[in-house]
Amino acid sequence: MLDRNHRANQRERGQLAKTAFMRALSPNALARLLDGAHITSLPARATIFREGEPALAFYALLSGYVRLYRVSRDGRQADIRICGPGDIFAECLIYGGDTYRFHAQAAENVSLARFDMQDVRELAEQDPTVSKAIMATLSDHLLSTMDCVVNDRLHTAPQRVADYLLTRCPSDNGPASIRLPYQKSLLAGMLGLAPEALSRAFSSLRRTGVTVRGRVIQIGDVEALKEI
Amino acid sequence: MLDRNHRANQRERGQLAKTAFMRALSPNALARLLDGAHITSLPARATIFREGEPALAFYALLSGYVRLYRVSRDGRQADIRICGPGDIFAECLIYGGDTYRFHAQAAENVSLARFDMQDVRELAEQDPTVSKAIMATLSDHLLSTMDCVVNDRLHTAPQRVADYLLTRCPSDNGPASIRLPYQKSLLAGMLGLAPEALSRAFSSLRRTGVTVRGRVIQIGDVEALKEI
DNA sequence: GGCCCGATTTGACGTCGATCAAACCGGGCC
DNA sequence: GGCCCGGTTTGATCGACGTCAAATCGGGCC
Repeated sequence: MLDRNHRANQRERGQLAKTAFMRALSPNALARLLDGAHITSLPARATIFREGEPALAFYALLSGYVRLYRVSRDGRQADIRICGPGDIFAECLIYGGDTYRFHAQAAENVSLARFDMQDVRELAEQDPTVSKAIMATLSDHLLSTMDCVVNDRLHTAPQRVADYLLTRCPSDNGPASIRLPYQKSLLAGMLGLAPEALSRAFSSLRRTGVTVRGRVIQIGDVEALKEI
Repeated sequence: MLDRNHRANQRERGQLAKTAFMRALSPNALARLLDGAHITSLPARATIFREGEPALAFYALLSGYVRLYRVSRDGRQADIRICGPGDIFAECLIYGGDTYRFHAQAAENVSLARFDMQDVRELAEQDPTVSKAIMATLSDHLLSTMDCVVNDRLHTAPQRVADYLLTRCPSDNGPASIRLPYQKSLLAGMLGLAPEALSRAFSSLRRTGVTVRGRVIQIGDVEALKEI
């Protein structure tokens, strides 16, 4: 694959304009933001940035998944967030400090848009729809990170998995089927589990009517899952 | 104690103006914000708001400590954040939803200022120093909540306690002494531990030169703590 | 359709921290 | 200074999850 690194073309601009972050921007702000976007493709496992590097840009994900994580002194890793298509990340540094506070790594082939923080700071200064979008995104991330803390502290592995399945479940009751959009090891990291623990959690959910075959998960009875 | 609930007087306005959130506001925005502040005193253990209630206001803490927490179906509680004097909380709902997502409870006698969300939304619309302050506060809370997730996932109880002590340690090396500003059970909740586990963590730090007497903690050698 | 390699599962084990109960302490009060 | 009570510590036990190693699976590729 050739190394792509270019300004956003029409298709990419359209894709970006539909994200939660940009949907509510004024036409003028949106255009200026997109004019500054740089598109890059990266292969699986590529590093996007490292903890401690100067934070010059934040990113929007067009396709693929990205892992935000930190590494302990003894080399163990803990995921902070998994980003999917349409997500933006490292936006907490627009007004939150000048170095990245975690590593960002492509979990698979990804395509992403890069935005200069300083440019966006100036844009936010001039256009309130930009600051509103930033505030909404920050609030959203803060709330879901709080959820993450509570989940870790309150729920066991099977409960966290059941929770996860319920949040992606289209229907409210009866049987359902879900296809994981990524590897199970990535899901394990999201839930703060070792891959083995995720596997065991799935197998303990068998008695509740959950069947796993590869990336496809069958739920016998959604109501029953809520009881876990 | 008589139930106080009044508009901010001169002393309280001065106190609020010094908080991280309000320090950088334009004089006009600051004045308008303070004009809308309502001061309340509450006794220890009082509920400030409950999860699920309509989120009409956010708060700034003048004195005392406040616990933000959620309760699981079986009644166990998990703290999300402990707020101290000068902190603001529930600001994530200014642009993040219309019901509170957790409970807020006074951990001891507190005095706090209440701000109407809708008023502040309008203020932010008109004055960019307000939205900047909100973004900075949200970023800050997001980053520290991410730290919390990582700490929970990567560190053992003694490591979390050592971390905590180091963040409040005035000096970088040699001996030091710290007085906890609140009960140990509150600290335990902050760190995601049962009180018993905190106690055991302290006693396991004795071999690293940490001595505990009531709320006073003596650190023999700060450098040594960093090695934990 | 079969092969192959990396991802996942399973098994065995150790450690950490939650829980319950009982002993202890310290700080506010008289 | 002594008393009391809520907060803290200690002890014993247990369940949950991490880790390492080995077996197995599944999905992409020819």
